[in-house]
Formats: sequence, C-alpha cells, structure tokens
Amino acid sequence: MAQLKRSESSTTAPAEMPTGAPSTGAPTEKGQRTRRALADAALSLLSDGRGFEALSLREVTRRAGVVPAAFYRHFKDMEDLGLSIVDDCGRLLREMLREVRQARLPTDDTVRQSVMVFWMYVRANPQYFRIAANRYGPNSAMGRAIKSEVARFIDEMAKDVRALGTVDHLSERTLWNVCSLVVHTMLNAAVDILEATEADPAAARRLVEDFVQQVQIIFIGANVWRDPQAKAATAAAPS
Amino acid sequence: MAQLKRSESSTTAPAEMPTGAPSTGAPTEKGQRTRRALADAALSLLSDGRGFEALSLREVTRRAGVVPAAFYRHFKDMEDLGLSIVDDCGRLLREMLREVRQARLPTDDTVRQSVMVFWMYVRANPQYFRIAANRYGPNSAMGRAIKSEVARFIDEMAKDVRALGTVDHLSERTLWNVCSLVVHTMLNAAVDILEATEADPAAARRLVEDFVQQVQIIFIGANVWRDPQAKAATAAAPS
DNA sequence: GAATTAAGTGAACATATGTACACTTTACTT
DNA sequence: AAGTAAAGTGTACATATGTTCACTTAATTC
Repeated sequence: MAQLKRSESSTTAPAEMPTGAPSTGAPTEKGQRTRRALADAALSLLSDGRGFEALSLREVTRRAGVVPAAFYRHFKDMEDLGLSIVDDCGRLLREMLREVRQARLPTDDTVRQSVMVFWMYVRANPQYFRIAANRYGPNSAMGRAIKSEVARFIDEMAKDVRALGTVDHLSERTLWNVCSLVVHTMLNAAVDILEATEADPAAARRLVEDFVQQVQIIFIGANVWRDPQAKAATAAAPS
Repeated sequence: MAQLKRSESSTTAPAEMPTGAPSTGAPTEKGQRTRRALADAALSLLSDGRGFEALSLREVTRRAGVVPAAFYRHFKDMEDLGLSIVDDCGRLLREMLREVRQARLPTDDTVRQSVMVFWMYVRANPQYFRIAANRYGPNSAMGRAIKSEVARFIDEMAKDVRALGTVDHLSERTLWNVCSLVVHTMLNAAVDILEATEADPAAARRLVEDFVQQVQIIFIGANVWRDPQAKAATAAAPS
C-alpha cells in the first residue's frame, strides 16, 4: 500500500525470473544502455520545459538515436517509461535524504545545511527535479506515481525530524503536515531555481536564500505551534 | 512590466479598434458565445487531469461542437487560447482576494475565514483552479503567463497583509516570501483537494483542515520571525 | 430591404503519430 | 564455434493532427 506500485519494467534489473531458467532471460549490457538512452532522451526533452504528456514516442526514440520500433523492446508504452523515470527519481530523493540524515548538526543550522545538500543535488541532477513539475495530473499514471513517491519521501522525513527530538510536542498528523509543506515547497523551489539558474545565476542564488528562509519560518512556526488538546485554542469559527 | 502581457485576443472585448471606424469591427454576440464555448471545452478537457500541452486543437473544437477551422476565427492558435484562459483565471483570483479583503475579522481567525472563502471559490470554479497544475513549464507561454498572474496575486496579498498591521516587523522581501509560500501552498492544495473531492469528500474536508493548519503555522512562524539586522540571529553558518 | 462583414462549414493537404511484422545483427551461453 | 535469444532495423498502414481555402449562413448597418 505504502509501496509504490512498480511497473513491470523495474529500471535497473529485469526483475529476475521467478522460475529458475538461469540461462536465458538476462538482458544484455547494450540493452540496458539504450534503455537508459531512452530514459535520458525523455528527460532531456522534459528539460525543455515541456510536460511529459506532451512527449511523443517517436520524439523520444529520435533523440535516443533509435528506430521507433526499438522502443517496445524496453517499455510497453510511454506510460511505462514515465513510471520507470519516476522510479529512478525516487531513488535519488531517498539517497539525498540519507545524506542529509548523516550530516548531524546544531539544531537551527540543520535547515540551512539540509537545504545546501538539496541544492547540491538539484544542480547535479536537474532533470530529475524538473519532473517534479509533472507531479499533478491525477489521472495520469505518472502523476499518481510521483505523488506516491513524494508521500514516501515525506514519511521518511517526518521520521527523521521526529528523531531529532525537537518536535516532541507535535502530533503525528501535524508533523506530517509540516513535512509535507516543506517538501512541496522544496519541489516548487527546485523547479523555479532550475529555471532561473540558466538565465540568471545570481537570481538563482537569491531564490535559494528565499527558500531557506521559507523553511526556517515553517520550522519556527512548527516549534511554536501547540496542538489543540481539550480546549480549542486555534479554531473558534463554527463553520 | 508588472502587468501581464495580454495576448491580442483579450477575452471579454475585442480591444476596440484604435482608429475610429465605429461602425464595423464589433464582434457579434454569437461570436462571443462560441469563443467562450471553446475556452470551456478546453477547460473541461483539462479537468480530466491532463496538461494543457497535451490538448489538441481538434479535440477542443470537437468538444465545443465546432468544426476545426472555426477555431481560427477566435484564436490565433492553442497558445493564444491558453493565454486567454489564464487571463480569465487571474480575474477570478483577484475577485477572490477582494472578497477576502472585505471580510475583516479578529486577527487569528482571519486565516481560517480566508481559507473558507478560498475553498468556496475552488468548489464554485474547479476548472480554473485545476489549471494551476500547469503553472510550470517555463518555456511555454502559458506557464509564463500563469507565473506572472500568480506573482501579481502575491503582490496584492502582501499589500493586504501589510495593511493588517500585524507584520510591521517584517521586511518587504520577507513578507513577500511568506505570501509566496502561502499562495503556492494554496494552489497545491486546490489541486489536491479537487482531486480528492470527487472520490472521497471526507478526505477532501480533511485536506482543507490540513491546509488551514499549514497556513496557520506559516503565519505563526512569520510572527515570531525577526529579520536579521546587524547581528545575524538566524544564520550562523559560514557557507 | 440591400449591402457588408463576421461566424461557421466542408473538403483537402501535408505531416506526425502509434503500432505491427518480418527481418538482420549483436551479444551471451554452453 | 555453434546456437539461441535479445536488441535493433526497415517498411508499412491506419489514424490524428494543424492549417488552408473557397464557400454558405447569419447578423449588423445603412
């Protein structure tokens, strides 16, 4: 349930055959290479500021330097490709989280330091953050997959923040809410920053600073927040 | 500069001829009607959870009950249509802001009450909020237009909040940052809520509550925040 | 009511797309 | 080295798209 429903085509390995058959079935190395080429082609097209839905199969194969028919050797259809990409993206996000986790620091600096790790990842893998812009579109399988991946990310982050011991007064739901706010702000920022970074690097740095401040404000708010217990201190309106 | 660069085809009126010519040039009533039909068709297609870029001209005309060629009597191309829609959307947002402004209330309840107005608007005009999902895609004219419209919205909101007199300690930039955070959170929420509202109304209400809490936390954080003047109280890291 | 202009139609075009099939090439296994 | 299955090719077809043009219909103005 909490696990992202992975498509048949897991990205890295071909999901080893359940029945023995050890001899055949293992995909060749070149196979993996063009598979990656297709994914990269899609990502590069996505980087031109277009939505995934606006991509055509032929376009992708063209960019990958392959004939259209070859596509089907690797993916069932475009949707399958999309899911595979989202999968990779999730892996990256989780790796990033792990890195942030390792960098234990004095409390209030944690935010800025974490943002710097984030920013580093964004610059190193722009394509993967750009697809965050496709995170809506509920009826598309890709949109759903991204949402699922983001939820997972929020879950892990909530656990991490909880472990810091600085938010003991927050209920589970409130904490999750806070983390959700931070993550979505982060994804928004990633897209904006990437957009600016090519045109005006100085503006991009300013955006990063703004993002730092936003996250700091959120955490300040979270620290001060008191969950309503018994008496409703926060809500007085009847509606 | 601050004004959204409107396309040739302003939505409501045909931007009266510069030179006199008072007799001809006025578009007929039926003309306006199918023009609206086209926009509505696009909106309804958008509501299926697809991105604007994934819409085809023929699809729109089909849904509007018009032959493809008729499209060109009203819009130069799909991009033109998109800009027109964004324009309408901006009008709606500003109307919403005006309504929130009128409802002056005890300070802390302002948030909840404002959110309720917002929520009302979302339910009344789902289509227009759904297109917020298309707010990325920097290279598309539509994406840029939406961004411009959102920026305008943030500007007005910042002015309103400033007028409340509860954030005198915040610098312009910090205030703008806070409002930006709120607005983007609002747009995110709108999309999520609309998605849920059809499948599970109870979940939708919960999302609204979560959104209320997020905004409250942001404003609490903003109230506590102190802009660094001279001594840097917030940032101690060298990097 | 005739004239004029906007709005809508139908057919046609060149082009792009997704998918299928039989085929050749490449790489791995024994 | 031979055999086998995967990976890649080329061609083909049905379908969808954007745009055009000459045309009919409807509305507005004099």
